[in-house]
Amino acid sequence: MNENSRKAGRGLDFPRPLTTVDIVIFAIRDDALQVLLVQRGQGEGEPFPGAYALPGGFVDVDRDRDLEACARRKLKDKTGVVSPYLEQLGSWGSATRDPRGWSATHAYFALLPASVADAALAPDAQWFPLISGKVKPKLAFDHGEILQTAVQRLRSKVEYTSLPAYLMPPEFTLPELQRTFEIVLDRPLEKSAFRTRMLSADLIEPIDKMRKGPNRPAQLYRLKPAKAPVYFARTFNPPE
Amino acid sequence: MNENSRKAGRGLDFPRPLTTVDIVIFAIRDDALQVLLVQRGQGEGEPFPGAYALPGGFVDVDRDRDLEACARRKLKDKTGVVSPYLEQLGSWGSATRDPRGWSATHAYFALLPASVADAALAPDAQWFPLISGKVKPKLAFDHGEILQTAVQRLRSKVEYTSLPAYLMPPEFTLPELQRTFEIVLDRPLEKSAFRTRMLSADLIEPIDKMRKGPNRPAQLYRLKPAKAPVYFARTFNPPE
DNA sequence: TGAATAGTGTCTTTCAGACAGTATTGG
DNA sequence: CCAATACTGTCTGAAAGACACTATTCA
Repeated sequence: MNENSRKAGRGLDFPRPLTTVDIVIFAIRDDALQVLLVQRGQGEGEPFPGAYALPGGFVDVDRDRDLEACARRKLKDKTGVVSPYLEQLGSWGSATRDPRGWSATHAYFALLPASVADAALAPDAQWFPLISGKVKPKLAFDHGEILQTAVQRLRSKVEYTSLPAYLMPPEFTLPELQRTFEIVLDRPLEKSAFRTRMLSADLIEPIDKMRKGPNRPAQLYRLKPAKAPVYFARTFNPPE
Repeated sequence: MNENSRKAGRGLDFPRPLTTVDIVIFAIRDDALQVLLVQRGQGEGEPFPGAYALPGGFVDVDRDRDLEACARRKLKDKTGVVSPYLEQLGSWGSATRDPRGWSATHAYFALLPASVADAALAPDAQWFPLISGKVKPKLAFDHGEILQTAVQRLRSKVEYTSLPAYLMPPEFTLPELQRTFEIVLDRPLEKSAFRTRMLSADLIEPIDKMRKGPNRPAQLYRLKPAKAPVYFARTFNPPE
């Protein structure tokens, strides 16, 4: 008799790990990639009191239909944003990551347009810029590791997808889009190759409007409606 | 007071989801991509009795230090294999995927070299070929969906990484490696481009041995020791 | 007019695609 | 020698890299 049938045999009354969902929420603010963190409470029995952590918390089996709904609920609680780009990042579970016992978290990452990043922020939430892939405060639990993974994932996907488009406001110019790519990748990109790639990707469309400035105005674009991220056949710079 | 501090306030005595780990185990057998399935028991209270499912089961908070250890334990139970390529695939959790209650599974996928795929198979485990990304029996739970995701992930990573190398026996020829890529991608690849890519990837090295046959012998290669998968700057065929 | 940024064109490089051609074995 | 498969070479094309050049605004 194997382990599972043994467990089934005595019903389901064996210990269960704690189940949580955490979200790494990115946005471009002040010309930098930033991530949203919340400060943990100081109450009795709270692990890592006062420390910063990724937004998240326990799955509520009565309110959450599934993991993604749980992630969206927490995202809305903290930011007011209803439907940004949301992707599952992975899961982290071990006996030791939470002092309260064996726990597993399902981590998501979200990309917010700059325009909505500050609209309805929860009072305990705060943006932190990423300096060379890290954030200043030491994070609670294994959230530092989760954040690292999220940054890596974002960076590597940006090499060959159009993900940063989801960080843009509804209307943007090509140079602005390029700047967003450069902020995420933390390296400069070649202008003409960038333009060629974006325009041939069938991802954005020009609108009948220009961005005025102290110099030549720039064509404004918008994301084509309901566009899934585009996958390019090559990365940007053959990473050495 | 938000939901989490409320929960913390009354301790940890709120209902917890069931937590499981499932593994999609791939190997090349009979010139096809195959996946390992187990038949579920018929005992009292067993969901999906007799149906085929991915190998997996509940996390055992006493035996499993973390999720990956749990996956490795189950992998070893079913195949005897100790350290194949193992990667996290994602997690699936909802109120309805398991009739026993709210449950979340952490899914992994593993690549087994053909040489060990049959060595120490559990009696309830069985290989099934993938026909255009699907397997014949209807799977228990949401395992059909998980399998689909695993096949997609494997295919898309094969476009720009060296993953199929982990499906090879210790010694193999370049044509054999190419055949493995072709089986996974389900399309033919160009010989010279394939060879150039593999040889310039610093991934494999020739050994002082040839594969004899009824025709010109082929150089045998082996994986360079402790090689992480290689990422290529381009995909194989610009996916139209 | 000049500064500044938007946008284009041109040349080079890299590497996959196509495919022909050579190499080396057994029968 | 022939069949069969291993392996190499050569040409082409697509897209990126580098970078110069033109365009359009405001001051």
